[in-house]
Amino acid sequence: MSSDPRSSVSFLLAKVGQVATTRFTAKLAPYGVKAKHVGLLALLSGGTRDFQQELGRRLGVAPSLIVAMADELEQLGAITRIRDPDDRRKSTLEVTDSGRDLLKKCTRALQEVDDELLTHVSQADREVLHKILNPLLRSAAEDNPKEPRA
Amino acid sequence: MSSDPRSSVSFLLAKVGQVATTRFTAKLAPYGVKAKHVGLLALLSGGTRDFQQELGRRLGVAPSLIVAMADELEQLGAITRIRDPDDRRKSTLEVTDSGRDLLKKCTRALQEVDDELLTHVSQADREVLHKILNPLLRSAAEDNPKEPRA
DNA sequence: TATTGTTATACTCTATAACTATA
DNA sequence: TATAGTTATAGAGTATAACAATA
Repeated sequence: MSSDPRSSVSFLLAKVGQVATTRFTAKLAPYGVKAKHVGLLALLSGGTRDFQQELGRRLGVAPSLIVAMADELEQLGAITRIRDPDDRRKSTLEVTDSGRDLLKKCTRALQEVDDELLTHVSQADREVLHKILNPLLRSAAEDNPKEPRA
Repeated sequence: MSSDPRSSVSFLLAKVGQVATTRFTAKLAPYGVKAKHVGLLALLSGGTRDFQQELGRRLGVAPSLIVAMADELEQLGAITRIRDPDDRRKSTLEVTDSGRDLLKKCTRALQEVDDELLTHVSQADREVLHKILNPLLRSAAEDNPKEPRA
């Protein structure tokens, strides 16, 4: 029935999203990272030279969280902080070889989560999901600058 | 590229889910409730006679959270606690007229969120989303009893 | 002794605000 | 004085564990 709030698509999306989060948090645990770290690592791996403040803006999180994530990734040897010689207040984050390796492992782990979560979803439907959700996320980010735009 | 973890469907679902949550948390705020309250209210509104422990199991949350939600809904006048005369340890939660009215308002609010979030998604695609996500949530709950099954 | 609801406590997550170092 | 990164603090959210009433 359409009068049930639980039939709202966004309600459904929220619940499914929570399940997905729980699943890949568990799957990533052996590597000592959470989803947010993978998001940052993937962004950095694209060759970004943004400094930390800008990274925060792009990921839609507070600068202090970037610091925390960078600390953790640095401790894992996945990144190194590099001070800008021209302005020593700024620093960029560089992915190490070990970090690239970690990223690959996490990527495989996430693909496993996809396979497990979407067991009963056909390949065609997975592509449809992708085609719908990706632009949805982008348009949502445009509406509200606080949402991640990277 | 398929080697980007951010292209994982579950990664995408998690992010979209977070956006959806943020959106309708804001939309529901004027009514003094959050999404979880609406979920409980909708479940109760279906005529459930389950006592609190069982509600917790069905929603996949701790009993103490049921207590907190019941407290809040009771304060809003949306439900009343009814002690089971046969076993006074147990109690069921009954939706009041005011609660039914609140539920209707929340349902409308969620439909508004759908419309806003899915502005650029065609009606056909919305139905596809629904058809994919609903069974996905059910099968996920079967896999893992800790996930909501109601 | 076992179970229901409840309360107390602790933990996770993340943002805001205060601080430091550079500019 | 202003800005980047950092650290300290606080708030939301929820689970676990202790507790009281009832069985």
